[in-house]
Amino acid sequence: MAHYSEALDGVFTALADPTRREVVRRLGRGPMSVGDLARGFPMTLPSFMKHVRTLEANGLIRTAKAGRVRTCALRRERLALVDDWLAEQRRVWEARTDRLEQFVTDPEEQQ
Amino acid sequence: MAHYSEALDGVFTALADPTRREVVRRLGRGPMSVGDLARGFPMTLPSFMKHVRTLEANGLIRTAKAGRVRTCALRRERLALVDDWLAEQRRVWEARTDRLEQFVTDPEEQQ
DNA sequence: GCAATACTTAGCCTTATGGCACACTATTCG
DNA sequence: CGAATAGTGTGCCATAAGGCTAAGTATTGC
Repeated sequence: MAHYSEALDGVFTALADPTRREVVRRLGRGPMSVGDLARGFPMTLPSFMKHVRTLEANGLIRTAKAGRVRTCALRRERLALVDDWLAEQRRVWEARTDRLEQFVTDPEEQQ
Repeated sequence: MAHYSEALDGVFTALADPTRREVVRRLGRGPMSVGDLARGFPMTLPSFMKHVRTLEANGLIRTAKAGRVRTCALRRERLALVDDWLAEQRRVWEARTDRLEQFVTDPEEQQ
């Protein structure tokens, strides 16, 4: 378990949901209120808010309330964790002592 | 929901678990049998196999059985989906008509 | 061919996830 | 101040996730 990371768990979990990925996408264009963000998603506001909270809990966005409006903004630096993990992954497979890859998956086995 | 993608759902879900991320890491060094892979993880084989199946179902690895041994190999091209998503994300936020970001999260609001 | 090896299958359990309705609070607008 | 707006909080529900044990199957080594 040398490479365990709760942060990575959280980020990947947050991005595993299509609603949350779309929220991240929209916030890429700039901050937005919860209400505006929720527009277009086929779910109730309380349900939508759970996604917002999940994103916030996992550090992908930050939110702040001004008056009765809560505004959300993307935390781009958090997405870098994913980049970093991918980079390390590449490092691993580039480092391999190229044991020739004679492994094949032929259709011999389907179950 | 213009950007919905089941494939992306699957890949992120698969990577959200530390056991599965570690499996991907190990397979980065080359193919390995289920038994060898399982070594070192604090769980029973049936539980471990669920992770293997999840990774396979989501396209991150392919497996094939020869005799009584099932060998797993990484499908690197599948990880590219994550790269692509990140790239698109960057595209989005670079395209924004830089509405000045006067938004701040001050500690004014903590629930 | 019998035992050991390497999974597999099945069923069970607990917790987490994602959605809902309904009721409530806090702001802002007229 | 009273109504409309923008969230919030609570509780409920169904399904999925991740783990276990126990028992079964298929190969391989002696």
